[in-house]
Amino acid sequence: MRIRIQISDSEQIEIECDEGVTSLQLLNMCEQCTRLRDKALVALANGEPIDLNRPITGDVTLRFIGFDDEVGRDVYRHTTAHILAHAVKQIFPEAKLGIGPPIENGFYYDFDVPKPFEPHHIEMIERKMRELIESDTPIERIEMSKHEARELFERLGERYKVELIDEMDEDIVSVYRQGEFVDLCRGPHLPSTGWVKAFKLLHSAGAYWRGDERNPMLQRIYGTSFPTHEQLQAYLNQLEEAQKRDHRRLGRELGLFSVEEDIGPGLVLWHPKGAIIRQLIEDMLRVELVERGYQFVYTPHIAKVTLWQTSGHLSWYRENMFAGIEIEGQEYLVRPMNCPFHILIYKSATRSYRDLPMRLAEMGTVYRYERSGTLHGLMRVRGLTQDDAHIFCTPEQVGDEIEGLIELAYHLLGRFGFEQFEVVLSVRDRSHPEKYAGTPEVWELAERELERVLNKLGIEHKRIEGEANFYGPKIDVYLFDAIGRKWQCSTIQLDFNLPERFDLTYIGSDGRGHRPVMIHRAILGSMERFIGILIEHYAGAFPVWLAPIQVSVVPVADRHIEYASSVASELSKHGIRVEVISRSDTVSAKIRECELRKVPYILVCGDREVRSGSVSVRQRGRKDLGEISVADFLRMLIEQIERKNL
RNA sequence: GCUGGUGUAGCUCAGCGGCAGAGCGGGGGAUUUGUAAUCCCCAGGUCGCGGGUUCAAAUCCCGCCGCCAGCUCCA
Repeated sequence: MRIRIQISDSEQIEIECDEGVTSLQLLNMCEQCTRLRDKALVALANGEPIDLNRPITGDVTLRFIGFDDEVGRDVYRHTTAHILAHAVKQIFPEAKLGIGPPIENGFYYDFDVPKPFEPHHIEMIERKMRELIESDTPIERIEMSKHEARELFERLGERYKVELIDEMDEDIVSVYRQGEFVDLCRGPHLPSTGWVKAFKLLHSAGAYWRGDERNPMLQRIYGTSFPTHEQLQAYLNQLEEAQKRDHRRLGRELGLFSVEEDIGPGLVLWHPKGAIIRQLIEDMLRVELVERGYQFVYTPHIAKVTLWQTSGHLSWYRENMFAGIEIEGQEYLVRPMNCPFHILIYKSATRSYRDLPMRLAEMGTVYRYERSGTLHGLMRVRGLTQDDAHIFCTPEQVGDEIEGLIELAYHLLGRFGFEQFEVVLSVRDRSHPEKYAGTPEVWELAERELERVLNKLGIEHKRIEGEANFYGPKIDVYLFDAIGRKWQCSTIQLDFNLPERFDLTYIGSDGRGHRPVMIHRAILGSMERFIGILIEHYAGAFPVWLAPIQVSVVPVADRHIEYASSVASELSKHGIRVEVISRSDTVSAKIRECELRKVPYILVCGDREVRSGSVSVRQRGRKDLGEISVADFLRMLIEQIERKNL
């Protein structure tokens, strides 16, 4: 039997060996593999991941995968999840196993237990896991017929596993065993429990079996694992860092916004400092959009029930709408979307092809009933303002419009320092044409155009079949923040349904009526979520153009307050948001306060500065940058603000 | 919405059947300070809301509301 081993991208070796040899043995046998040996967690046999201790039965090309690869990480954590389940079964033999997959930064395992886990249980389980790891129990793959596996798990009383087996198509299934613990599992796994070097259980919470709330609730334990304690610690530190950036905490500390019990969950109060940030962003947006041919409109927040019947929202969005209000025998509903209003503006006159594309924009405040458990600070609310717009255009114009929109999204998000994106194109499920509004021809054209534009712009994207809205395909843009977390942001959605329902037309060059295509789009998404993301992205330290207070002037002693005030009023005359810290305290204390409030510039004024008409500049998070004249500082500051420097 | 946790001063939290506390923040005073906390004094509470148990409830029980984590969903 001949085995080729890919040592690196450019280096390959071939060895002749007996059937039944394992990848692990090969690693130990050949000298060239020394470098691979330390990091290998799993082998890829002709691209298929297999256990290192699984016997190889035919000619094959092997690659070895470590923790630096997603596949390797998944195997490592999947095995940790099995160790978790093993420990839980030892402590709670009556626990029934759910599923236990690896996830983005760790793993979880679901258990059906009579009582939810408590913190001291989690510690007990961790201790037991450590024992299992120390025992270095071999992990063994066993293949058996579906029937045998069913009997095995039936006997063990593992009803969830039996349910999974019953739904499998394969005749042969695999089971992994470590000591007395067995689990239905596709694998692969590490060769033995001792391979797991550093892990931590993070928390537990309820989760429905298969994510369906009609099913019983299982108890899920989350954890993570790494090859070294240092890596684990680094990850834990990162979690802590994320917590420090929590926009709910920073929003309160910096006085940006609040959500009050007396008003209602998910309804945001923008305090003066948060409102300034929002206003500056909206102002920028207005300028950019007007430059690109958008026209701003204002529309009401409620409309008669009949409008929502015509738009169809009543039949497909009702569960997200607030209950109606009755006025003079007419029922009005609070709007969950702005589109019908913009449509009626479009419809208010006969439109010619010369009017298209028509781009109507609005900072549109909408209200959506979101289930209470889903609300989260600014990220998920019930009252939100979208940077919404609706573009009415001919089918032929769709491509150009989409191109403009994607460029706009990259441009605008880039101004806030977002550079890494993930783009998802959602198209229809071709096997169920009856689920969709609009003709197959117009879908075909639109999907082709979206794909073409993305390729033209060289934008890497995922294409997901069947994820389109019933009314049209869409492009969603996700962004990654400063610490690598992914957020949904821009959405660009084609709509073939509403133009139909509202019977929208334009007069073409042929003098006849035609149906326009409508594009719904939001670039920042909603002001609430976007600013929530920004708070976390900047960790509350907004760039100077957005900072609610741009400059704090710190007098060294009380006798310098007058000079400090004159500096402040000079800056203020030029539109700078400035404050004087006039309370009598040490310079250090005053500086500390400014730093905690994340003010970008601190100007210290004492005898020296008064004498020379200057200020000593301290930039946020850095030390003293030295003395500079007020005029020079102002010039530099204004330039930074105008350029919207980050 | 569901499961679990949780709710005490503006914030972070202690108190867990027997007089409502601390630190920070706030106000006042002293100090006059040179780059992340000067000192002293003071005010601040329907212990989330409603009901119950008890001689006595922040504390125990029940219901409701909010918040947190997760499931589900999404701008």
